[in-house]
Amino acid sequence: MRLVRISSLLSPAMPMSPLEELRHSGSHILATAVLRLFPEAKLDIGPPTDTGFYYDFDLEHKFTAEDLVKIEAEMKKVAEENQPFYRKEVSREEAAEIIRSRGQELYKLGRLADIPAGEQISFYQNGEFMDLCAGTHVRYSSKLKAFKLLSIAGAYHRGDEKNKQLQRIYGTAFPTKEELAQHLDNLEQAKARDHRKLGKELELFVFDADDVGPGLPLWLPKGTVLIEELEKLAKETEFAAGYQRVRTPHIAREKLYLTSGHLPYYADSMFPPMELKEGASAQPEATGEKYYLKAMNCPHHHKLFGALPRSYRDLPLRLAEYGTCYRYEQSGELLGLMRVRSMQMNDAHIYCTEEQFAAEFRAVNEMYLKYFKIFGLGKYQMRFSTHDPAQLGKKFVDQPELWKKTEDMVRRVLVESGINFVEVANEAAFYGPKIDVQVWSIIGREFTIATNQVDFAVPARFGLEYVTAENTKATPLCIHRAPLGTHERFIGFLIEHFAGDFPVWLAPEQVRLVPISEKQLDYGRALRDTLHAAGVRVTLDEHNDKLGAKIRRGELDKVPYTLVLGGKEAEAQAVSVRSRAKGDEGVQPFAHYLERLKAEIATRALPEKKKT
RNA sequence: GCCGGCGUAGCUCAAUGGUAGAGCACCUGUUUUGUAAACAGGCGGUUGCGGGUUCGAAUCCCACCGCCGGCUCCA
Repeated sequence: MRLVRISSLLSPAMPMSPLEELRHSGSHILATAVLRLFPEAKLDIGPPTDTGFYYDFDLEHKFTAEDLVKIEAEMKKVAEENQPFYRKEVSREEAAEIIRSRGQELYKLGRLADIPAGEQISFYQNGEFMDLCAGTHVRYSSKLKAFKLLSIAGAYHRGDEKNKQLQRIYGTAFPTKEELAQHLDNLEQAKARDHRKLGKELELFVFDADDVGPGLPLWLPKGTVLIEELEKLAKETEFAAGYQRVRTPHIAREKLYLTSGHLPYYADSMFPPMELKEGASAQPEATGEKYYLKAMNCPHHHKLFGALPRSYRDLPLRLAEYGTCYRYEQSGELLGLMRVRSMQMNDAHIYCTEEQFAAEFRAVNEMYLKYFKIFGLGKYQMRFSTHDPAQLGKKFVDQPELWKKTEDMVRRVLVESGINFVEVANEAAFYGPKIDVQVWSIIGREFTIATNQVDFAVPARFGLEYVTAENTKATPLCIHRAPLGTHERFIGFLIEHFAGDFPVWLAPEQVRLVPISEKQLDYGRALRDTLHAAGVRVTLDEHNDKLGAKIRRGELDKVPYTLVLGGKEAEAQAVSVRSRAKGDEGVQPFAHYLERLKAEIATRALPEKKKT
């Protein structure tokens, strides 16, 4: 066995950043402490993460919140013991022997087997603890000064739900106590932006899991404004881009999804079928025919393409519909508006020739970027998902040449458009490659906010054809695209993105009129009627309260503009403008304010940075 | 779906086996208000649902439903 001091290492297998090293060592120190308190615990793995670290344990005893406190205290002791970390490079046989001697063969031997032949196998040791580990680590356990254990969670061994579920302890660590405190404070503040909390406070939507059902949001009037403004934007944008709107029912016969090929792939995430029983009184002719709630709009749209004879002159044909779809998501996966069971897709299907594909695909990507600019959305990641040849015929349709061809086309468009993207294998749709746009919710969870997919398989299954210029028949390619994803998720995301401080064009209530006393009520009513007639969403605060209380209500309701109306203003046909961004802006003529407001709405201006 | 935690008034939370309570919101009255909370009174709960233990259950036990933190999955 070769024993090396860390300081003398020239090139550890996978050098980590100093922060990753600290957190990685945090997870080893966590395991050290757990084994002291629960020697029978079996270890799996404990890597650093973007925000901290975790370690997975298999243990009969269920960790409790009190255990976390004790473990954290023990970790503190380990840190204070100032244990040096040692790296030991060993042979495969020696490694297995070490694992057995420590009674950790249950998971560690499997982890050892994962290490490819020829790669250096190493252990890291601190104090009495030793773990199979590529490294790297801090030099002394005392480096771990600012850390905190955060939560206990179940996690499947190797992330596979067929495997045993282990207990995962999450924690975080920072170089300094100040940074840790800042991080914990950020977590607290993130909770205030959580769309579930704001949705309730701002009266945007509700869930009634008992009577309506889990994952089925009910939109209150204020939330409905958000959806409809979003749709208005989408309709304008798509009209300009040559899309045509269509409408299709929410249900369809089983046959439609057998034709599309969705049922074998998606049956589990569809609501169970409605079955019309033979002899049922209302439907005497029914003979066990099944109807499904639609989980996607494409089969219906394919039917619309096929409904009329199509020529190459009709292409590209762009059919748009914000159709409501229903997916039976597993109960544990529901999350506010981000993951629901009824959703409106910002959907359209573009049927085109191979020659037209690049331009169409590119135009769709540009539409994404245009939307993201309007919303000031800067932090996202484009993910290009391709197929895995090993899964052909299982997860992906078995047409290897078409996969290659379309994936090459997509990659070329992305590169030519200069779009930054990451490529991930084995994540494509079953009918073709796709581009997803990933964003992160305020609580750090990753979501696909938009998607753009190529379909080279399903149009053929529907027998879709067009007549070419040479008077032959050809099958169109189909682009499925939803730049605003589903309106539920997009709005959930926007609520967090803006922290409820929506741009004026989106704000459910754009202007709040606040008379100082009863004496200005008539003036207030007149302004309200004028603004309303101008298409502005306005309310008049008629409560019998002091001005401060009314202002406060306006702030809490996150209304962009509060107009204070006193005697002077009524006299001069003026308003005292208080904006959410700048606070008290002083008195100005009402006509002047109205013009400014209309312009701000018409240009869909982003909110100005809020003063602190 | 799985592991763990939690379900009390519209909201935020008290009440650890002995009469369910507070603040805010809402309604009424007084006050007539100048840029983030005037004062007083009133309304409001079979403690998620169903069983069980007990003289007695919000509280203890069981099952179900839901929510939350993760895992898995996904727009």
